[in-house]
Amino acid sequence: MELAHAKSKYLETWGSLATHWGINRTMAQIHALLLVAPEPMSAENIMDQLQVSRGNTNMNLRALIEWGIVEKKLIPGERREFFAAKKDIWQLFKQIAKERRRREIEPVISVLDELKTLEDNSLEGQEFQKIVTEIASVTKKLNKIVDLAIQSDEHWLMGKMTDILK
Amino acid sequence: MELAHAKSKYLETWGSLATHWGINRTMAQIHALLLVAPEPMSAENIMDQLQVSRGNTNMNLRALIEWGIVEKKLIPGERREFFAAKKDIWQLFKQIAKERRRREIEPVISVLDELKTLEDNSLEGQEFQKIVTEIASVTKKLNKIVDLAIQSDEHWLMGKMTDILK
DNA sequence: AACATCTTTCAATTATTTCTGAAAGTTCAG
DNA sequence: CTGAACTTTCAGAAATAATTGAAAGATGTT
Repeated sequence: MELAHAKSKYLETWGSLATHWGINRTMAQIHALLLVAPEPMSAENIMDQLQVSRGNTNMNLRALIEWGIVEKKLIPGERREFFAAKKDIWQLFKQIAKERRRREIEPVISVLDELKTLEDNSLEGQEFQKIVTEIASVTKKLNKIVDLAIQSDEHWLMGKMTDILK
Repeated sequence: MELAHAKSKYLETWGSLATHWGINRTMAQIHALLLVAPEPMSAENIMDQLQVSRGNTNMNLRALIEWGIVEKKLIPGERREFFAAKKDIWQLFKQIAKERRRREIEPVISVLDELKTLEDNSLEGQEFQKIVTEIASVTKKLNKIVDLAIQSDEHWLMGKMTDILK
């Protein structure tokens, strides 16, 4: 397989994975493109390679920067901006986990904790409260697991896992 | 807060979380509804409570059964079918992780492994190969972490985590 | 075999999300 | 200050995803 073909398969695969996880295709593809770019890229260049509009490119680049996984790079003597993805993959996954947790999981935990305070003695009310309490409890436990992973160095964590399984 | 209000807040929160994770609102809400239902529910009943069509209800119920997180319950003497969510929340998260991994992550790993075989000595080709290899490697490591969680009993895992952090 | 009850399917519709591109905004060199 | 080079915004258009509802398919009952 030659590079061009491999690259387009990679971009396509990544884009379609993203849509299954609530991320838009273009954002995923811009990020994927920057990940394998040996040099920072200009917006113009990204537009060309992915065949998307200037507006779309700009908006998604900003979103990627918001997520903390892409950086602006100023190149001396150049007027326009260049962009590069942070290339540490373990760090990348940790950053995504961190942000999704902050944006999506933590607000849900707040709501659940609020709902636990319900007072209602009907059968349905009791079942409701029981399940909500349990969802909150398990969610918090998963949160802890993610925490451990987020704070860990890759090698340390894998080592510990091997220990556990012995 | 009274039950009806709490329940609708719960359904709404859960539905909106789901859409951020690539799951449609109705599917999430049907599941959420069944989770807090003290008894199995009929399709009719679900339609009423969520105000969705028969077709939609049927399709999403089938999808939930496919995911292995909802079951058909036959009630003696009743002609129609009833549905109930499996209520073990830890098991629920494990099942979701298992299915998403099988459906979405594993195919991506296959593609990445295929792309690693690229032979191209250009700078771009080398960078491409390096990053793809690293993505594959980190993805597999995360896979192992998920594996550990999937195979674990909740209490055992939390105990081990506490040990690790000591 | 005709009917009643319940389930499934799927083409058409509706809702939601994403994308475009032109206009407005910014920055800076001359 | 002016204009060229670049970036941002956002209303409308296009693409995608979800939903409806009526018809067809099951399944049992009399």
